[in-house]
Amino acid sequence: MKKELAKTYDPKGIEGRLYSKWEEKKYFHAEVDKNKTPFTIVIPPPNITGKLHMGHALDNTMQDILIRYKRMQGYNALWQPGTDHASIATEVKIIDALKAEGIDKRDLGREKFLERAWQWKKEYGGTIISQLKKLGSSCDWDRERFTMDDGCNEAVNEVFVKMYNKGYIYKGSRIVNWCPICKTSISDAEVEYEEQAGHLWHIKYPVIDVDGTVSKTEFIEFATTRPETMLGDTAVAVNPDDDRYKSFKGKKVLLPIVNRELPIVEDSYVDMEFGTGVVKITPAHDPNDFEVGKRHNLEVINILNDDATINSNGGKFAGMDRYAAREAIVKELDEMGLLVKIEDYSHNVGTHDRCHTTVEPMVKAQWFVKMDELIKPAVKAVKEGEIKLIPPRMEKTYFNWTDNIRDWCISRQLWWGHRIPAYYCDDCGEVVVSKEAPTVCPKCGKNHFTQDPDTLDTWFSSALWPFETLGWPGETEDLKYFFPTDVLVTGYDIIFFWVIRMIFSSYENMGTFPFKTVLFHGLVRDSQGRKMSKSLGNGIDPLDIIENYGADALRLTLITGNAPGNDMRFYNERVENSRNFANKVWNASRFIMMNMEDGEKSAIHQPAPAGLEPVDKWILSKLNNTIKEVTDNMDHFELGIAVQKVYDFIWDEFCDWYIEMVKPRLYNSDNKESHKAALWTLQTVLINALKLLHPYMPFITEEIFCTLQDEEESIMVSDWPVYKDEWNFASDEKAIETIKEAVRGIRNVRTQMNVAPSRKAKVFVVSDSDEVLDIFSTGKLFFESLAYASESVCQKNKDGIADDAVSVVLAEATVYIPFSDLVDISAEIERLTKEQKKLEGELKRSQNMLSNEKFLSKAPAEKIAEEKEKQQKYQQTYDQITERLSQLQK
RNA sequence: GGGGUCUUAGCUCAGCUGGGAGAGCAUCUGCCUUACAAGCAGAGGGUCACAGGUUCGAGCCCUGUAGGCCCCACCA
Repeated sequence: MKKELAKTYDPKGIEGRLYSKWEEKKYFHAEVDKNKTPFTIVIPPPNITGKLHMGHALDNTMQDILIRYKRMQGYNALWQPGTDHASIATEVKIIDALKAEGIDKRDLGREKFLERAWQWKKEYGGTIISQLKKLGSSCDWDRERFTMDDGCNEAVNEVFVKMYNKGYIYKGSRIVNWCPICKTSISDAEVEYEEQAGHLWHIKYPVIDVDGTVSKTEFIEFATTRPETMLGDTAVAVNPDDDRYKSFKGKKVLLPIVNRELPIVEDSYVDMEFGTGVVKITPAHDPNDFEVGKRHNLEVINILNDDATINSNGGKFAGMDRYAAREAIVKELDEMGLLVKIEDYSHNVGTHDRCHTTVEPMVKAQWFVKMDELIKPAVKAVKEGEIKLIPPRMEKTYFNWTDNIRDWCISRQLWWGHRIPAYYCDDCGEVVVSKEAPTVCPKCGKNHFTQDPDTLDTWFSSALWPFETLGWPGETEDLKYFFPTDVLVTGYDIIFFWVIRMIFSSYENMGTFPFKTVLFHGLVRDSQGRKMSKSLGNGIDPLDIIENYGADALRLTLITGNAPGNDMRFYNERVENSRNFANKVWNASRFIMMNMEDGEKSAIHQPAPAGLEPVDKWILSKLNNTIKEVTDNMDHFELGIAVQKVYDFIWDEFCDWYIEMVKPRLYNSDNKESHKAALWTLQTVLINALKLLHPYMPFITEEIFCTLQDEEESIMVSDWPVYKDEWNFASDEKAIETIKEAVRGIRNVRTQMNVAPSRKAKVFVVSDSDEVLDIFSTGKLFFESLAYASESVCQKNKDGIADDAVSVVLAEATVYIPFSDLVDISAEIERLTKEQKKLEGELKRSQNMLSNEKFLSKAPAEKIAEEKEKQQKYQQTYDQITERLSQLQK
């Protein structure tokens, strides 16, 4: 039966079937094999709450390209998949679901809540995985992990206990960012600053004289953006160098409403230039004030509950929301005559990156990771190139963070997550940190303990991802073999959250780097360059694109023209172009198969037939160079450049030229040798091109590959093409390029002269070189099939050519097309003069260079040779045009 | 305040270690040529933001200027 493909490419009918086949055949699965070199990528684990978005699509397309490429190259390629528990994001989802049922989290209790959460994970956690499969991701699903599975849990406990014992993890009362909606502390990295229009309230506090009387005339004035925090004021501060306030030294002020006496302290933190040069100090609710408070031994008065309502320290304002209290306090100060003025003021406000609630700095007992020592090897690794960041400019962002690193707040007041392995003795309060719950208190000998209720920051477990997924803390064979991993592919937006933390965690726990290279990509934006977001409603769903255009088209769109670390815009016209390319590949393949005999298998496993013609050698040589360049680009992670070369090779060279050039040989089976050689070359080039394309467009290449070979064997486990010396046909390549140039010239002239394609014409090629004439006589056929020639004649002189024939002037030869009835000699002269002028410019540039002593003495020899060759070609063409012009002008 | 980055054809972007400016889309012209009209052939369109500098040679390296974007810090 003749192999057949449908007339247009229909991805829907193919993708699901092929993916199932790959999974059944276990092509994605990797096992330890000492005879092969491993190549490992760990997936950035998507949140179980997640739905595939364009960022995932790009991230995973890049990983899949690298993995498929290396797998074909014979590496033992492992793409380790899994998902992240995403503590806050998931907990919020569960809480919302409960709320819909009228259930409050706290009423349900921790245990029941966690049951619900696991149930939810079971039900919806797999969504993102099935979506990744639609994209074609060749992850080893047998190894799928979850950041809260038993193994990861063990890893987290191991690290926590170890780092606690080394003093790297500690518990302390410090000022942290508090989210009043999520009711948990968050790390600095999770705070997003937003510019908000607010006010600057100018307030004055009465001064208390040394004798203790409250002055009626003397006030100290300052400005604040958060007047309600006055309830927690424990001082006002001025700069020690500020002469304006010298007389206030040693005095106090009376905090209105609260009636607390506050010292006036001197601290260089105060900027004399800003406002009145006075700052109210609220150590419990401002990070800077907290530091000032420490320096001056000030009392820390927390005035807020966890939901940001005022607590009992706020006296009559207790129970009010922070903003309601703000209004009430301002009103009361105004009534007391202590409100000086209100100014509009726009400033940056810290918000929680998950819920965008304004965070409230609060002093809380939390767990921290001490960073100063831990970060050192992570800095060194990048500085010394042990870990390479692509693009290299990301190093600056990296160091910007490491150089200003602060301790990492890792405890969260959430239930969904890794519970902190710290236990408090109910009797004496002793803290015991251990993997297992302790039975006897080492201090008092009693045996009742309560575990710390808090859980760990999600990123604490994902920081261990590259090694915990391979079996750590077990000393597994997988770990020894696949770790350290090779490449991490991720967006630059999580360099602080994740990349840095993985690096220092790996040095600390594994004693080595987690990956050799980090390949960063940018954000996928909408057609107007805006970030895709739910609130804007401008998100494009990758699954819709797959549905309408196919996964291959989506992948190609995401990777073409995309440079590492750069953002990109996504719009349908680009996808359409990708889809069109898929169709092009499809139809070229269909054409080749139509020309194969019934039941004939692809001949590529057979040696090259004897009858290879110059054009066959030309395309093989082109293919050979493409293989070399594409491989080199991919080795340097230049995926966008690599795929562009494959695209150009397939569309421009193979389809538009080679296929057109061999058609006559295919249609004419008289010359069996020639026919055979053409078909062999078509198949060979196609198969190799498909292989080059496979990492980018896995589905279509697989379908064609299998149909063409009439085999089940997959392209994804075939060998990556390598450069072959026997396909290096430099002279044939050059010859065909000359013919192409002539064909293009003829087409060009004909279009310019408005000659209908139906009107064929005789073509004369004139050259005084036998060699050149030889080239053109072997290419005679091409003038007929590609350049509308009725016949072509190669000769040394101009015998039989009308004087007014149209001419196409090349360096090696001149092509004449006699259209005596059409030719307007003056127009012809004009056309040639224009060309001549263009050449003059080139010639001049070339001659200037070659007559420049400094160029000749300093430029590399090959550049000089190259330039000389160019100059010679220009000169030849120029001379021929000059000659032709003089004939015409006679 | 510190750092990064961008400014290349009408639009969106490539341009890898400095050596004759590219792609896709859009525009114009001609073609339903038996793989593909989701196609074929041809054309037009760029002082590579601006000003200096290094170099035999700069879109690419250095300095400055203008404008855009991003990250970090967070002066109440």
